[in-house]
Amino acid sequence: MKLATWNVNSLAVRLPQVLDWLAAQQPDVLVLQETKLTDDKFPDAEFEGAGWHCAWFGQKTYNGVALLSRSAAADVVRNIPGFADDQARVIAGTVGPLRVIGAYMPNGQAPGSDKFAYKMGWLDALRAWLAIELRTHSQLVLMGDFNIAPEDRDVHDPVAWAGQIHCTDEERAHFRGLLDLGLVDAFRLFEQAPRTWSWWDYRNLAFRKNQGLRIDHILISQPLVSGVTACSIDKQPRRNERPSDHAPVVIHWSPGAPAQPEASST
DNA sequence: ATGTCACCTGGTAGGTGA
Repeated sequence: MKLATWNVNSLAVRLPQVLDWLAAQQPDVLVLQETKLTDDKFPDAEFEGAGWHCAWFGQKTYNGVALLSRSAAADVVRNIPGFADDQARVIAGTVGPLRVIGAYMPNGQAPGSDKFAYKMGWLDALRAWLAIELRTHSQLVLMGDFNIAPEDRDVHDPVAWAGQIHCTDEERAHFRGLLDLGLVDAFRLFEQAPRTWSWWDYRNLAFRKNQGLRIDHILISQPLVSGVTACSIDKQPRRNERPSDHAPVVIHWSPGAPAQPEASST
């Protein structure tokens, strides 16, 4: 199976690019963030016409998430159960053997701000919910825009970004808290080119200068690790005309081959 | 260079969020 996550920064603007990317890449699952569409405006007909099942959860102007899949998702959940949130940030569903959670985690704006406090509370709630989800879904994928650069090697200029939003110790502790649940950063299972990012600011010619952050992630539960054959960031859509500021992250996974009968020697 | 983009309200711009 091939799964991917992409913050599209307005699906109204990026729909043609998403349809093109789906057609070219043929993933089994794609989760989207920042659709910025109310539910009545979601372009489900366009996706379904191209052969994709959709589940979506949006709001006006900001946020908004979606789960696209070749086979329909079951047991769809919108936002974190039991966590009162007026922002549309999570969509989860079961696709084949996998529990898939797509998330648009809060940006946090700046340390010390109200939005930063919201981000911390949101991440607490996410972790508590994931602990419960993992009890019933051993094969789980959490992917999306985390708005956290986990380590200095995920930052183009760690000195300039030290203590800044996406790079604070508090945010990084939350990221490690997710790993402590038994989740694994799939990107780091493989050797990667240095200075590989998933987001580049629109300003300052950041993409041309490759000044970015790795803040979009795919975390997988332990039982999936042995079946992962690749995880990469697809920079190509960032080269489009009118691109999103984020690039998709892609993972390939297949269930382990059944154990072979032991060949008898002697 | 606070240098871009998307969306809103209420406009032929300014504010917010990222």
